[in-house]
Amino acid sequence: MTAKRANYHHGDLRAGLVEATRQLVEEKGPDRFSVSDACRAAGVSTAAPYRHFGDRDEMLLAVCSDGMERFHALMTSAVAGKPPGTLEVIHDLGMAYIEFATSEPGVFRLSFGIAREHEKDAEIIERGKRNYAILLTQIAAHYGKTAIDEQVLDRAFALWTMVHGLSFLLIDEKITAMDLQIDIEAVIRDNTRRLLAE
Amino acid sequence: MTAKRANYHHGDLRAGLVEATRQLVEEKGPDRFSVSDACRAAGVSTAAPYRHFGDRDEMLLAVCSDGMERFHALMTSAVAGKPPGTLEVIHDLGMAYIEFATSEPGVFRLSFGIAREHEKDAEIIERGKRNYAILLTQIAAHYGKTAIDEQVLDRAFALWTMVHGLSFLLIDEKITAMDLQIDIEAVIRDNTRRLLAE
DNA sequence: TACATATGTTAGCGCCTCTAACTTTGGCAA
DNA sequence: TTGCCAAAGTTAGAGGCGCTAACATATGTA
Repeated sequence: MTAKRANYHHGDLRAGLVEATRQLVEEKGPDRFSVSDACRAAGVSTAAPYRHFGDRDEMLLAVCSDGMERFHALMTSAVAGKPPGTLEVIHDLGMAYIEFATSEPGVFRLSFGIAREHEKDAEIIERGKRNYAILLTQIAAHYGKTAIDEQVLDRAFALWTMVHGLSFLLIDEKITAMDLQIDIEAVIRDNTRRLLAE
Repeated sequence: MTAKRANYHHGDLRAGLVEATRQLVEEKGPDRFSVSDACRAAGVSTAAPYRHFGDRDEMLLAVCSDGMERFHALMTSAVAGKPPGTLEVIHDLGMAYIEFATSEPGVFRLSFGIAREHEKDAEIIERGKRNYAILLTQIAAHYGKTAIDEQVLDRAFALWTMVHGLSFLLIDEKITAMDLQIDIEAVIRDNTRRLLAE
């Protein structure tokens, strides 16, 4: 798999390593990932990454940040061109969450799971808040409000816990392990309705 | 920390290693844990564990299995002596889940998170099902049923996703990272009521 | 009491992360 | 155009880890 390279310099090794890391994180999981593997994939020596990243964790952080950008695009397109605040669009936001979690479980774990130092990274937090704001806006619209009040915050958080939990149960294969038959769309639809009711 | 030992033989090294592993998993997280660290804590050579465990993962599996036993005790005592099926007892079950997750986040991650080969371990699966059965029983009672029908399965699963998601948001510090003010008891109480309604 | 077995040790292989010191190269100033 | 500097590669190696093979010691049973 070691990509041979004509030039001494790579061109854009940083991006190459982020992509290699992303792939490996999906293949082996965030903990099984090794810097050496990423180097082999990118066709450079094992010392090369340290010109671009402080350490292994910083490589994962870059993949995480990258992933949150893709997730933002997913959420944005989930609400695009739809009447705001409807149960349908809120359902679609939930499905976008699940979609991201199941299509990129490794990156999802990095972005929404394990609290490394990620939580202290300003960029990551900002992206998280921006993504959450999309949900808050839709919930406010659902109740015909313009401001984010207590009810909006509460219900948004309830929906978040639900899709977050469902995502992890799915990617950790708890559902199959427990022999449960789950219709994801139905779960999200029914529980969204119940959590927003009254 | 290296516990010196008078005898050549340890006495009960297996248990000693499980306990050392559990502690390290809490201190450093399941991925940062190292067999060497556990050996130092138990005061044995780094080759000793392999008389009791096949590999590193098996040590973690033992900690996981152990943890599920404690979790079972927690759930059992949460329902003990209370009228079955009430919102209160179901709320208490949810709180027990959160309690376990937040008091033993490392073990919680092992038991309810990352799908290693754990999902294929018969004992782990059996303990998981036994714990889930406690919830199913209470939900059935809530609806005045004796059998576990579709509605019971659906609502139990909804509650599971909720407390599971809340647990991860808590231990991964997403709530503080997003500057949210959450009253855990209230979240569980309100959402339990909503998810069980109608 | 002797010995088989369980359970420990030491030595060491191969892999990993990360650093120090060296090399190549592209871009810019003279 | 050329010469030099900084950026971005390389090799070598220290120190740690997981795990195995070979050896050592204690324990329980014939």
